[in-house]
Amino acid sequence: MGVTIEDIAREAGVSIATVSRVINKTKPVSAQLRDRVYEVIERNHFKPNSLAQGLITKKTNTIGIIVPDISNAVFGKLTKGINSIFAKLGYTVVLCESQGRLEEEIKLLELQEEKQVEGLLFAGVDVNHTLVKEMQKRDYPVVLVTQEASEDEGVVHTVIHNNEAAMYDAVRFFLDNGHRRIAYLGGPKNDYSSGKKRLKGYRRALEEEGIPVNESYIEQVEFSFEAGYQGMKTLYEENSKLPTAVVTGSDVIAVGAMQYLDNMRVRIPDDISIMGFDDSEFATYIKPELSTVRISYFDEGVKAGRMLLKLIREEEVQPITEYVGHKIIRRSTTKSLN
Amino acid sequence: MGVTIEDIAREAGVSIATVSRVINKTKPVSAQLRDRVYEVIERNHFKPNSLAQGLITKKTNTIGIIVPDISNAVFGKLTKGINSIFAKLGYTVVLCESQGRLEEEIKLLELQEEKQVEGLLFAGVDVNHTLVKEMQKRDYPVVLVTQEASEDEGVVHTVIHNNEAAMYDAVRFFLDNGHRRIAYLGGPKNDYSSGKKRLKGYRRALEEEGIPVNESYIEQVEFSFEAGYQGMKTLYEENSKLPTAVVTGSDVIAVGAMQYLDNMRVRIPDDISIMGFDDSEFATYIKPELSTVRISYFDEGVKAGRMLLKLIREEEVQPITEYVGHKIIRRSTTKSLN
DNA sequence: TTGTAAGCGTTATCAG
DNA sequence: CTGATAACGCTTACAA
Repeated sequence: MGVTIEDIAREAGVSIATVSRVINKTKPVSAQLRDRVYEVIERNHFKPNSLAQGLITKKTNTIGIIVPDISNAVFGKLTKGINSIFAKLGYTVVLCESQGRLEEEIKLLELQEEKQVEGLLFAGVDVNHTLVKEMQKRDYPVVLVTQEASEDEGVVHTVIHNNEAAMYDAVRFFLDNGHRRIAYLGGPKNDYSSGKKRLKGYRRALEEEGIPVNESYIEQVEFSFEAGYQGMKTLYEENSKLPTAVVTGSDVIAVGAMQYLDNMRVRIPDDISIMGFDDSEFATYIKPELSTVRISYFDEGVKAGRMLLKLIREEEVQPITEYVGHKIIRRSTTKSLN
Repeated sequence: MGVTIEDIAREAGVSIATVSRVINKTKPVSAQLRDRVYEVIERNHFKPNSLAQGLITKKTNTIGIIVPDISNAVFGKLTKGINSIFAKLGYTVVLCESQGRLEEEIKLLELQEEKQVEGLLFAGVDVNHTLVKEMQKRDYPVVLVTQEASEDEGVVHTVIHNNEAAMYDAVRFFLDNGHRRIAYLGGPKNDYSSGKKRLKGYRRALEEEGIPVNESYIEQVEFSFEAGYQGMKTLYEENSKLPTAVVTGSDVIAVGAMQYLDNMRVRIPDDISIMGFDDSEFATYIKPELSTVRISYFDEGVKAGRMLLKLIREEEVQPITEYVGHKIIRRSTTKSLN
């Protein structure tokens, strides 16, 4: 245990410089010495200490990822996408969870700096001015993913799906299918990208169609089954005229809403159509199968990973926002009124 | 960028040793110098390089995790559980995905060693003799989680749910509810813990009850919806006398099986009862709600994390296997025949 | 209480 | 092609 380059050098009867050269193939070494060194390395299971390597080369082959919660399927897929890019390049990932708490996010941003990551993927929740400043203060490039900066548009590298357009398209889908009374059961207000932006898309679609936005058709809740259930309950109880369609902020919210409607003997999609968001694993497991706005978080991770890589290699300069696509998936919870 | 302890020392007019002391509070420093140093540190956003720290102290505050696939909910929850233990202690997690491939697992075991992790949590797939040897070769302690060694029982630290007992209990549940014809639609044969062990529990329960095991009631498939669907199809087509109950290897398999039965107009649970495994998020989203064997992978991560921590602190010596509990959750896919 | 200096395990720069 | 030796940024005896 703890065999070092010096041990190898001594045992092989060469200098540590030579050992280093055979490890890194950085300079020619005679076949004879090379083989001898390799043999000793094998026999002792020698592995170079990457701390020492990183200290001198300034290259750690490490990137960081900060997500609110790794057990959330969205971030699981995202992380997998990111890792798919870096793993094959020999990079390793330092994973941290922030619980979506600002102070924690800042602390982790600093912690990752101490770990000398070469770059960082950051899935924030509300990326306000404070956070943007913190990101810029760092020694390493960071790309924001899954969220965009709420107060400083375009100053920080971002990879995200177009939330406004996605929700716009969802509403547009219902409009095209003859719906006029469309309710919004979306994510929380304090979530800039997945809350505010989507609501904006909802409003825009309605306004473009000349349909006045009915504020009591708007319910903003947490991303959970229970919140979806309660939100639908509010929508149901507080509107004498029910909507014919509901767009939601996530499949989990949608399924909670469906549960409530089922309890109330409201039929889906005959009485009310429901549109989910994300296209979660279970979307096709439930009955009726859930129509939804598909977002590929894996692809988002891949794209963000590629962007970070460019930044690490200094191939990119301007802060830029890149979008990953979305797609309306029609299944069985939506019905045409035409 | 790249401000070092030396820069701070110079600017504060003290020695680097003093700076080190105020950072680590390792030895008393006069209030005057302390404040001066702090001020300079703040102003320059100085963060100690943890590579250099780790190199000299032999303490990296880093642990490794190897899982087959981080987007799989099981490993997401597991990782979250592990991280919940280490994050608050200032430890950081190096996450790697093996795709469940042996060569990759070995490669990552070595890679983590180079990164100087203090310990590792390993979620293998088939932990055979080769892999156990590799684990033991490492400089750091490793605990196996989610799986047990298939060829070397008890030689390596392990945290796992008792797969055999869990499946035994699932079958026992059906037996107690008057079922006699119970089929097994479980995971793949090459998965020691989640495949072989569970099948063993199935057989034991039946044998104890004096019920001869009907081999055509046994189907071993991948952990996927499609495989569950196909497996159920085989069970259905190749048995003139259908089972009254089916125990499955995962909720996903169960839901695939239910889909097939639904297509065949077989009613659940009136014609056939189904028992899932895991208690996935969607178990209560589907209709009827899925009865299942609940495993808390979060708790498993917590327990494994605690064990690794003990090993890192050298408070433990003997390789030991610890089990996390399981629980049969009765919902609506199971019916009593009594 | 403070500073000096010797490492930690590598790579990189020079000579040879 | 090979070997000393000086970094890398930090901690920690050992002195003062």
